[in-house]
Amino acid sequence: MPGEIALGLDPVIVCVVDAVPLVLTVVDGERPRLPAGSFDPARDRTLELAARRSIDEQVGLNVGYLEQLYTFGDRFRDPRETAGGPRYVTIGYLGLIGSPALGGQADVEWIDWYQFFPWEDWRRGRPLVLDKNVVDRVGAWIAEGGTDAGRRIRGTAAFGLDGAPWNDEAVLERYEILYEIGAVAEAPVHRDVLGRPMALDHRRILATAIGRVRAKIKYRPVIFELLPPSFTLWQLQRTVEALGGMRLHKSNFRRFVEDGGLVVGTGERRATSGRPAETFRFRPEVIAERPDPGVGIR
Amino acid sequence: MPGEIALGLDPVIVCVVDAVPLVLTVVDGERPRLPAGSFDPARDRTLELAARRSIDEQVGLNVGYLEQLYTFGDRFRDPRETAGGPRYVTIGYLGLIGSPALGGQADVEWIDWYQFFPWEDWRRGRPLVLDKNVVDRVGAWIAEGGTDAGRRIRGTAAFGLDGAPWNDEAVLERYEILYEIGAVAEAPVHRDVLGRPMALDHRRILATAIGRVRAKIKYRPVIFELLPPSFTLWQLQRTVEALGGMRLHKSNFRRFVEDGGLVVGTGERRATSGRPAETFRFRPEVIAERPDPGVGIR
DNA sequence: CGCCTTATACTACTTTTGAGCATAATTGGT
DNA sequence: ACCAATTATGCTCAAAAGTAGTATAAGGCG
Repeated sequence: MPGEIALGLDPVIVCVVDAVPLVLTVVDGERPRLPAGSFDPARDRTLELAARRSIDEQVGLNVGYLEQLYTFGDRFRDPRETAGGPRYVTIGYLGLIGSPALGGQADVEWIDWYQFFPWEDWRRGRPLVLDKNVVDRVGAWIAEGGTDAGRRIRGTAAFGLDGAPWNDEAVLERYEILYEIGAVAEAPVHRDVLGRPMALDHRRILATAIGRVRAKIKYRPVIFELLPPSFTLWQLQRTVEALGGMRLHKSNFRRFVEDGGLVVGTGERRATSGRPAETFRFRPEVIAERPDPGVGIR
Repeated sequence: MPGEIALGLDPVIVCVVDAVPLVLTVVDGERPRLPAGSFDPARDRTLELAARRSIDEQVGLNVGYLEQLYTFGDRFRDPRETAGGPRYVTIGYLGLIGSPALGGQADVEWIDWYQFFPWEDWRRGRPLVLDKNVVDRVGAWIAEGGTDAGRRIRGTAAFGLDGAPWNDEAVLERYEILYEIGAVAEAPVHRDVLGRPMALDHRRILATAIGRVRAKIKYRPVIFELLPPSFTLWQLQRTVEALGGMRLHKSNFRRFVEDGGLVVGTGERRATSGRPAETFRFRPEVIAERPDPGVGIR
């Protein structure tokens, strides 16, 4: 007779406002947490519907796009776990929403996700925290591994050491290495911690979400879930850059999305502080035309 | 007080023998099923460890590579579910293994996964079943949708209609459309069904696994989990082709993996029925050199 | 030896990507 | 009215990557 399971739902709800990627949190204690819910099989026919209802009940929000991320079930991942009690397993979800309108709960807050992962934002150049606090410690961790080639390759690839390229999608891998070397406050033993901590393993779930969304925008047109129906190309680019934490080449980005058939001009123009910009809308037919219709550009 | 949860584990264990992609099944009834286990929190510290132990106990197999796929929890996905009873939630896993050695259970069987998905194998040209049975029915389903542009784009993209390219990774999407139109035996209402059915929703889980592994080999070097430590380039290519269900251009494939630093020659040669081939081994350093070290080639 | 088979090398061409510069259309100040 | 600043948009060019072949090499076998 297997022990008891408590199945939770942990949604990472993302919105981008003025090139700042925001994640929806509940701040009712020391550390922000995700607006978690629990799955009651008597009420919901599917896990996704349960997640949607839980989000609606918790924060009064109707997310358009929602996808399952990963299921977390390590022992003691939730401090409520006791010797004879249930295991707290939780399913992470990624939700995307176009505007940060909320139901009005007091303790709900949108937070810039780079507060939790300052080393992930390369838009204003290489993050200072890397050379100040990360590179040396990862190097020490590699050296400490001695002949462990796996550890060397892992660390080098994750943090772009020795000239290795930075992989914007390896968010979880980096977080896990930092956890392993005690550089985040969630680790059982830690010092000189980086980034703002979250409750439980929620920063790990957020890392999973960021990695997923960074990968996904490159081959699925999910970026448009975060934008109004019509937008300028600069708005689109800034949103992509916000998620990816990197700058893109303007003309090449335009060429990619326009010639690639991802967007189509509306003919209307919008005032800027310079030449007015044409507005565009997503062109859904591209899904059937290209194998990977996303904004996959370096 | 939420209802009870029974948490299962459904591993899709894959092995490629002579260019045939095999999946490990239990055949003890009408329909093959995955070698499922159940998660007992009292015994296992993590979900992955539970999956590994379950696989070992069920089929006496030690998989090297194992990754979580997706968590399935729809109401009535498991026929054991009753009105007052628990919801049977299960976590799918993908396991890769180099050789089909087994512990010796009688009802365990390796089955060519294209028996379950005959429309996914394009190695000997376009699968006949597509034009015989699929294209018309998907077309009818689209027409039936009337002005529903979503359905048209979805069907066109998934099955490569109207000249759209075939996307080898959209295995689950195709299965789900076939389920929706009643072209698979697992659908509640069906006729003229395609492919061999599996128990419960196991064919859906297998579709998820095939899609995942087809995507994954393009950006992670997981293909080597399915090969011995040293292999010829033709062996490597045939294994990739088996998973992807498509043929690759031989010289270009060689150039890609060799010049790309994914493999390195051992200097040894192996007899073939023609000129002997050099053997190669995986070169792990590539992980730190290239952003997406996989066999991503058309 | 000549022929078959498979491995490996090389070439020509096309497409995509990366980086930079040029021009266009506004606003706001003088 | 004109100029400078600002942002949008268009264009070019070289490098890199991908596509599709053909040519040659090295074995086995009659």
